[in-house]
Amino acid sequence: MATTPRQRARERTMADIVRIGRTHLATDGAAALSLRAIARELGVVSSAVYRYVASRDELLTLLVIDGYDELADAVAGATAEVDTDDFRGRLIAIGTGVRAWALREPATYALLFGSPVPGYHAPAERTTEPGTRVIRALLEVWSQAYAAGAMRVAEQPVVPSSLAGAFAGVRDEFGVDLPDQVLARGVLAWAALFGCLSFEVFGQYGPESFGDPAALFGYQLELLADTVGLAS
Amino acid sequence: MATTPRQRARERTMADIVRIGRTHLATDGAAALSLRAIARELGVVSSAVYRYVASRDELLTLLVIDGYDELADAVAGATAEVDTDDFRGRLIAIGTGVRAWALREPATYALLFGSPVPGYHAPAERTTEPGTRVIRALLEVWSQAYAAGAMRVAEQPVVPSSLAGAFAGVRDEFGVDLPDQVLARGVLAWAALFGCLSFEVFGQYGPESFGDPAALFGYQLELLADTVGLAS
DNA sequence: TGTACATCAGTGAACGCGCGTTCACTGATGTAC
DNA sequence: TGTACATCAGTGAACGCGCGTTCACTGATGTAC
Repeated sequence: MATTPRQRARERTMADIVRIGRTHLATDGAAALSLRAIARELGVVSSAVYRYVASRDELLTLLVIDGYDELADAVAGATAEVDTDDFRGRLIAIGTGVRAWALREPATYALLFGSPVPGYHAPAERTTEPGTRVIRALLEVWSQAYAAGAMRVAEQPVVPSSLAGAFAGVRDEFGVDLPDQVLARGVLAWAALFGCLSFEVFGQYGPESFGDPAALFGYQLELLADTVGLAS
Repeated sequence: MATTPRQRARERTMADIVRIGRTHLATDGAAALSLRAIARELGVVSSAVYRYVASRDELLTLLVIDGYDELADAVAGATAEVDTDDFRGRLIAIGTGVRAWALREPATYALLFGSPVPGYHAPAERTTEPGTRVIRALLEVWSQAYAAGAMRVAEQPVVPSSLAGAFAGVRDEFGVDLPDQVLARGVLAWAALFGCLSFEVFGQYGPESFGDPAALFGYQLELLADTVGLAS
């Protein structure tokens, strides 16, 4: 594959734009993300960035995709060292992997999991795939654990029948074979995981926070592993 | 207390400013909240709002306080009709009350529980009291349930000892007498509750969402009540 | 009850700054023959 | 290998818009005597 200097320069500039965009996200937030400011930092006149990015919204989309991919890569890296049979360990590795990334990249975390950016709508056809990689990883652990008989299936509380259709859709879309009872608990664990992280990253635990946030989060992950039914 | 027409006009204008600010929050987000736009809508020259509000940050603080108070009032209203002895019912009423308010006021919900507003720091001495009213209500239910012997205290998973100091601080600050095991599970329930709501309000469950979000949330509350140890 | 003075809501102009996006253009790089 | 043409990165000016905040001011409202 012959790449010309021009092509390589373009790729480098493109990566620079995303990188600079990320730092601006951290200092000013998504709503204040500005193509002019990026151009300035890139050392280029403001109109020049339009050679690379069609609009401000397009840049946001690039940052969203980049963020989801980086998060999912971090999660994949964190789980790689865990025994495939250690389902609980894999779940906890996913959780701590998400947390490590979120604390490293709080601004991107806020872009992905915080308040929606007013006036911006992520194009589903480009963001859904990277955006589902974490829940996909969770579902994989759960379905393998279930298949291996390492998952307790609780009958209480009863899963509302009005959710049956949605869960059938999940089984279909993600190719997993989990009963509604597990999926329903899985949805809670998923939302709760990010709830704990949002509280920590956004400072919702209060100004003093908790003395040892890593330990608190570890404890929370154990509880969530219990809730979802993973044997310890 | 003699109120002059001028005083009453001031109060009305003040309330108008907060009300208009709220609608702008909904359409443009906190980062784009603008005193000039509010002045315009108030039918007044832009500098006039400085008679009421010292700065943009001050307006944000007013909106934060107003939001916390409205949320807490909604929660108080939702729990008022539940039997004092029905601890689980009270927990569920708090949860559904928060949810109803969050869905009614998603923009204010985002201001309080979403990404922090870049460059803005809420003054703790004014926002802490209203901001802790919901967790206070939860703690009240749990401590009354515990005192009534209606709370299961689980020994597993073991609460990390590094959190003992923080939990002692909670007991002290909120005047509750709950063991660490209950407090630790309570913190998860608290964070998970808002995690579920953020996922729903911010559309994180994906474009199709779940067919019956109210039923999903009700199920999640049951799980959280179990997790925290409330008898059913 | 009437008057003098103090308070304060609102005006209008100004300062200095930022933004997204378009457009005609220059000049370097890449490609087809 | 050399030349003619096409591609494309970056320029600079412009359009039209928004913002927060300050300041000297007018005129109505409130208060003390």
